[in-house]
Amino acid sequence: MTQVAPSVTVDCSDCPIRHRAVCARCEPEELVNLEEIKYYRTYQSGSRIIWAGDRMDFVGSVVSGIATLTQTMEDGRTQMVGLLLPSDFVGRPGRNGAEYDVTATTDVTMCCFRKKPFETLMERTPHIAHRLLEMTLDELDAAREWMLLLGRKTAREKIASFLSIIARRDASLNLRPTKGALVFDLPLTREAMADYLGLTLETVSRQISALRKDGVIELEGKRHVTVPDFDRLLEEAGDDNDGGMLA
Amino acid sequence: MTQVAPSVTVDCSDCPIRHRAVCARCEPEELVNLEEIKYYRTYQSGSRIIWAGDRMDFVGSVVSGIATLTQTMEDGRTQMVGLLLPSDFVGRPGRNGAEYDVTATTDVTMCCFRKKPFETLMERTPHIAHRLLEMTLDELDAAREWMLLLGRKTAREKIASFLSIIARRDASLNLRPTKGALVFDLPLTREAMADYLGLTLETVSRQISALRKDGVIELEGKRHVTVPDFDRLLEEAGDDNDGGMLA
DNA sequence: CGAGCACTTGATCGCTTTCAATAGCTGTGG
DNA sequence: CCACAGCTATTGAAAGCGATCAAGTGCTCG
Repeated sequence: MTQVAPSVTVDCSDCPIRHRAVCARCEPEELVNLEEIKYYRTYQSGSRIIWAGDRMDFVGSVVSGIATLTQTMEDGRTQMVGLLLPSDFVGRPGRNGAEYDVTATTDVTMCCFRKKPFETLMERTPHIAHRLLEMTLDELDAAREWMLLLGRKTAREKIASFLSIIARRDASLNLRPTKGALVFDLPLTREAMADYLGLTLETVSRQISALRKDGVIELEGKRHVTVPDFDRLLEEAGDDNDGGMLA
Repeated sequence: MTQVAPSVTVDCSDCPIRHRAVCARCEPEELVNLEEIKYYRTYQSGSRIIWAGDRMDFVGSVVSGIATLTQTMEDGRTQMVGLLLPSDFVGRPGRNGAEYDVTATTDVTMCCFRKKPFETLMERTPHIAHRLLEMTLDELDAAREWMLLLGRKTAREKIASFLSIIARRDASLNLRPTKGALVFDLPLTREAMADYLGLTLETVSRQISALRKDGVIELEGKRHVTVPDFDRLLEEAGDDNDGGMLA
């Protein structure tokens, strides 16, 4: 199977995603109820966490690692429709079948809940339902931004947008000073980036090279990126960049 | 202003979207609370209901008519990110600013709630919060299907997909017998379809002509469509079509 | 050292866009 | 009633961008 090794169960109050995951709004006494039904599972990099069309018997949160949500057409064309980072929620309460493939792109640890108990718990714990609504609305916003990228941006803009998304996300997780150059690692292969952006892997490679030649980014190895001027990157991404800085 | 004429207030129990909108799960006594804070507004075809970036002072449901959610880049490229039909919800509780432009593409009647009272009512009415979560999850699924279309489908497949979406939606609203040929009207101009599909209006026009020449659809005027063979249309759309018919 | 994999780069192809002209329809005003 | 403006839609020709096909590089691991 895809499962690697049973992890040590962590106390919720020590959990690294305690304040961002679906349980973020829970009171200590509510956490106790979640503790009772939770269990950890780990997946190897590259393994499938969920198969589209399969029965879903659990929902859960990504605790560590990165996973992707993808859709595939009969002839093999695939489109990524979600990039799951620590604290992101997997699965849909109230539905039995999985709609998308979920794949671990690094080793992944999940905090899982059997679906039925989670659903009943959600019904008597508004803090969970409320947080899930909030997270789902955020995901919907992200999906709509993504739709603009897929429908209207050029290959170069797509790459620049992706880099800025990763950079921003990395900065918010690691709380590095955004002073000066941004530095981060690409969490995806060229092929996975292509599936994210609706491009081919060749075009991804070419546009990354082009941005490097033009001095928008610097590369060390294949994955390690330095952004000397973030505003320049945002310009390349075609995003509204006048974000109310001054009055 | 964009507002047309004050509509007569309708009793919730007589409302055409009573069982599909955000109030669908409410008990009669809960409806009373909604009645107290609701008001109707109507908008002329073509008028802007909400401007991206503006303060949102209300949320609400589309009662009749069709509206679009769009995003526009600085240079004018626009991408539709939502198509709002009767019963669809507009606005996001817990956020003050609007993220997208909302435009009426036909005359539209909205059932509105001032945001603050709605939020407090939602807190003590789990039926509303639960229904809103359900609707948001549905929208997220639709957005992800849309992302596959934008990222990976050809122009011809995009048109065929759009037609099948409209056909299906029309069938579910009007409850016509799906027996034999499907007949419906396109709710959007060629340009709006282009913004939906991430194409130019010329390409939309060309592909519609091509599908007509190939007998996949028949056209009467610019908007009235007949689909003689729905399975054929689904093939053209590139969608998984083997939807578990037999064992 | 060779196999396998991720990635890069080159050359060509073709689909969608762009630019442009035209048709059809509706409403307005002489 | 007809002419004309304005809008939506269609169609043609040419251009361009990203896909496809193909070769080669560099790295890791057995």
